[in-house]
This record gives sequence, structure tokens and C-alpha cells, in this order.
Amino acid sequence: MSGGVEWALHCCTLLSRASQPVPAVKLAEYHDVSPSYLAKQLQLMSRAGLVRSTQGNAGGYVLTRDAAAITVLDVVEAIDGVLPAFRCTEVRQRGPLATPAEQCADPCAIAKVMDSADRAWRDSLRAVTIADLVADADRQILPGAVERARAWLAS
Amino acid sequence: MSGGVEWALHCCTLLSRASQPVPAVKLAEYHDVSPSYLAKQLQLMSRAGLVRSTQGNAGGYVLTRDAAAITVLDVVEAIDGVLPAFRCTEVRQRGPLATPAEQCADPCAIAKVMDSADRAWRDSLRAVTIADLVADADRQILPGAVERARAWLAS
DNA sequence: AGCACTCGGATATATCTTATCCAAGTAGCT
DNA sequence: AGCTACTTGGATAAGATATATCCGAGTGCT
Ligand code: SF4
Ligand code: SF4
Repeated sequence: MSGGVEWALHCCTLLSRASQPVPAVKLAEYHDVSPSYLAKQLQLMSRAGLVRSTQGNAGGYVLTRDAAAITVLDVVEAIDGVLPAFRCTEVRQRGPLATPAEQCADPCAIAKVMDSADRAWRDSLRAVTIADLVADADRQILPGAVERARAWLAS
Repeated sequence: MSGGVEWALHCCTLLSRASQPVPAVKLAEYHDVSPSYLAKQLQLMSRAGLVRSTQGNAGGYVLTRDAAAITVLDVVEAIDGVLPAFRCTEVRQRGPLATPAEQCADPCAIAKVMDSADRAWRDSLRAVTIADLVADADRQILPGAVERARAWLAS
């Protein structure tokens, strides 16, 4: 999995707190990561329709919908794509004892297992929203931290 | 995920049928894949203790235990390693509003979600054994194919 | 002891991820 | 309306990982 997924999720939680547009440079500075590279992740999220960008002065990124309506899977798929990790190359149709193609209409057991595991993984990620992440973070952080973050974003 | 996982699984099903040691070259020819690269996967499986190699004339690879005692997860972890796909870099401890380290004893919600999804994925793969794959394949292939495969391996 | 055959690890190549830069575009100000 | 300052967007290098290959070490058989 791309390391950029972690950055993207952190940005989502931060954006859910800020009501004003936040530029990419500010998001990068807040998390102390490469601004140029974070910009790429934000572009991917923009294409996926998770965030909306406004250019020009006082522009930046805003979430397109409520944090409770964005799942972790949405972010992961925006960054890493939607194709499953396992890519079957139809080995059974090759070699000296190749299975004839008409016998390969149904996916074999290996493909089924991999597909099932991939689905379980995605179901797990789909069960949690950005709002859940924020709620959990609020429970752990020190009191007043949210206000300080908002003030820093506005400066 | 490594593409070699698919090859490794196919080799396991084939090895479970052959009672004699099968050399890497023969396994590669059977599946029509690169012999040099398949050798690497077999080495990884050997290190993981899934197969045992015997050198010299009439040598090759044999499964170390019954096919029912080898899970798909065993093979996947042998090839791709055991580390989870998501690698947390502790972003929350960086930047101008970094969370103090003593506040970060427990993993955050993001890390928990990723860990949970990874566990669900592994549980899915652990639930199926090589014996299950073979049984499913036997149900789909043409009658006599198993005997032909055994004969080809012996030649 | 000699020989043919096999595995094992060290070595190139290709592909993808990571990181960066500069040009196009937009909103607000004069 | 024109200008300026700011921000995004896609195109472009550097690095890391996965893929593919080769030859030497080791083993059993003759
Ligand atoms: S469908 Fe199954 S048997 Fe065919 S190549 Fe893919 S993993 Fe192998
Ligand atoms: S533990 Fe959670 S908050 Fe900390 S860096 Fe990892 S993902 Fe981010």
C-alpha cells in the first residue's frame, strides 16, 4: 500500500475540522511532510471527488461531503486505485498440460480465495468513516488541542 | 502483492499430487514460466519451511507436511513476507502541533483500522488450505487429467 | 574418485513508488 | 477592467522495490 494513504487520511481528519479552505502547503507544514508529494495525493483525492479545490487567493481544499459520509476505503481507493492486489495470469491455460479455455469459464479456487480475502479487507475499511477517526482522536488528545489546531490553520 | 505468489500456490498443488521430488526446472516447464525466477520463489518457500529440497541426481522439492496442514496464508507470507501492508510513520508526532510522545502510547484510530483490515485479510487466507484448492480443482478438471499430470512429472 | 544433476545466493534489468519542479488558472484588489 | 499574488494541476527526475537471470556450491549416483 502507498505510504501516501496515511497522509491523505490525516489530511481528511484535519479538513473535517477546518471550515475554511486549506491550501496544500499548509497541510504539508502541519504534518511536516513533503509539500510537493502531498500535492499529488490531494490531486488524486480531488479526482476521486472526495475534496473540492478552489484556486486563487485564500483558496485551498475542502471536503465535498460530511466526514460521516466518507469511509476509509474511499480514501484508500482514491490513492491506491480500485484494482485488487492479486492479479491472476491464467497460468492453468499455459504449459504442456494446459487446461482448455472452455474449461476455465469459472474462476478457480485460488482466484476465489484471493477475491474473498480482498473483499474482507475492503469491508473492514468501509466500516469506518472519517468521522469515526475524528471522534476517536478527540478522546485521546489533550484538551484545547483542537482549538489550537484551528487557530494555527487560520494564521 | 507479488505475482510470484500465484506461481508458488500452483507449485504447491502440483507437489501435493507428486510423491517423488520434483526439480524446479520441471515445475517451471509445467506452468510455462521463467525457471530462474520460479527458483527464487521455491527458495523462499524452502526458507519458510514449507518445502524441503534434496540436491543431486533425482533431487527436487517435496512438501514438508500434508497439504491439509498448509494454508494459503503460509504461502503468501513465505513469498511476500509477514509485515503488514500499512506502515505507520507516526505523523502525529511531527509538525508544529506535534502530539507529545507520552500521549502516543496507544495506536491511533487510523492504525487500528488498518491493523483490523489486515487481520481480516489474513484470516480469510488462513481459512483455506492447499488441500482445499486441490479438492476444488479436482471437481473442475476433466477426468484423467490428474493421471496425465503424474505421468508427465515422472517422464 | 568421477560425473551429472540440483539447489542456493549473488547479480543485472524493469517497473513502480516517491519526490520535485514549473506552467496554467483563479480570486481578489487597485 | 487590468494587475498581482496565490493556489492548483499535470509533466518531469530520483529512488526503491519487484522481476528476471546467471553461475558457483553441494549432493547423490555410477
Ligand atoms: S484462475 Fe486460478 S488456476 Fe487459473 S491462473 Fe489464476 S490462480 Fe491459476
Ligand atoms: S499512529 Fe495513527 S496518528 Fe500516528 S502517524 Fe500512524 S496513522 Fe497517523
